[in-house]
Amino acid sequence: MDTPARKVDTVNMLEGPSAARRYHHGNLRAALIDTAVDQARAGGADAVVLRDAARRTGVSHNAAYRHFADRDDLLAEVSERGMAELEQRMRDRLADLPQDDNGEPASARLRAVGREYVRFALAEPGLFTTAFACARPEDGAPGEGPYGVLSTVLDELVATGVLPAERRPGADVTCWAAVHGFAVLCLQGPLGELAEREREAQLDGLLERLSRGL
Amino acid sequence: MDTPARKVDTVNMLEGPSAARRYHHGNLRAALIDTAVDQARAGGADAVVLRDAARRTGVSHNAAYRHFADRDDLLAEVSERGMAELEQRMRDRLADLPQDDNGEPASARLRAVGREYVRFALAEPGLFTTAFACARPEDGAPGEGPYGVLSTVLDELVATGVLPAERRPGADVTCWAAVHGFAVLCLQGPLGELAEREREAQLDGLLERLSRGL
DNA sequence: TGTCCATGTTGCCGATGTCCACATCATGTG
DNA sequence: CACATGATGTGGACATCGGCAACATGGACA
Repeated sequence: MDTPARKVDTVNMLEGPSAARRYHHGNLRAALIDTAVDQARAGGADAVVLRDAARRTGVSHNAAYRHFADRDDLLAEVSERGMAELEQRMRDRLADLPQDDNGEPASARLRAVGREYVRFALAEPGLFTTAFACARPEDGAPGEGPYGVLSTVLDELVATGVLPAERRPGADVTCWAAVHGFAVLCLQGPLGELAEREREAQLDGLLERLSRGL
Repeated sequence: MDTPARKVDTVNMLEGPSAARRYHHGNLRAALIDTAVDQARAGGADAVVLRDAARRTGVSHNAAYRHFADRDDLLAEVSERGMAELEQRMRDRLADLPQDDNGEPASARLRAVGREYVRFALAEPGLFTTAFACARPEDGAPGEGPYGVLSTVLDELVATGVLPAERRPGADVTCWAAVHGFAVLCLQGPLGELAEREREAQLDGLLERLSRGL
């Protein structure tokens, strides 16, 4: 938000404490991640450049190495942010929908979550791809992240009797794969040239087949 | 822009070792692509490095610029090779299966194609990701490539009466998205840590749900 | 034979990731 | 209250890479 108005190189000298103290404590790490997220938004993982991030943050390169082991470490942080934002959007979308006990809203919620997943991928392609391309291996928390949201909705389907309990195992992976694949193919595959209308129709078809096959 | 009548475009690399003393005719372009494909196999698109490719091919860097506009151009060539190899594997797999007129083999062929798709992605992750990450926009030939193979099999399903004709439109996108998403999630998502046995089971479940929902 | 163009080479530039030595600042201990 | 100490930021240096430019060479064709 606040642009680094003083990009003077000789800040190390005695200066007004209000200006120079800014990045000298605490917030550099967060500021660098913010900048890196912006870079990822603009151009994907390849656009996340350590030196440029430091420059834009108003700090010398190498300052980043006090907070991140290397570039991959920063990328992993961006990935976590991306995942969190995706999850939040899905949760927000769910919060807009009624959660009754009958089956109809339950499957509507599943479709809405899937649609929101794709919508996020298309709205934030750089952040989306970075989120998945640079995820840390240990970030596979079972109930967390976008996967957790999907699992919750599928559990609702079982609770409302729409989905037989014996078919619940594996349903999450199938749903996730279908929706994720559609998003990826839209971003980098031949589905990228689809007009929005056609894309929406294809997504509708996918979601319908998906629920039918669950 | 102006391509002045390339004389020796095709390769004469099977000319014997005597002709391979110098790269002064014909095969440099193909040799560079070969090396780049090896790089992609080993480490994905990021591992495709122009200078290193030229070095390994026994040629100075910048020699590559006589055959490729820039790195992205080389990458696109690698992508085409990857797509071709994926398509070939799918076709080979299909050739092993009987193509009767009754429905059972038809859906078996669909499952086999999907399994082969994932198998290739897991066996050649670098080439697979490069194939999709660096595809040229104009390479969306409708009946060609892996997509064409899938379409053919789906047409068989219609011909054998397994799939109602009115449900044929869009079925290709759904199938492709599901299988592609599964592959991608295995490669870079949380599905990567699945044991092979579990992964196979999940893929079986996905294929089953997929056919059921078609 | 001699010219011309395709192909390959060396040189160079700017940018990047990463390591190293040094400067600075806050803090706690004598 | 001075001083050592660890955390944090700075500048310099190195290797590598993508890409442009000028130069060299060798074959094809007049």
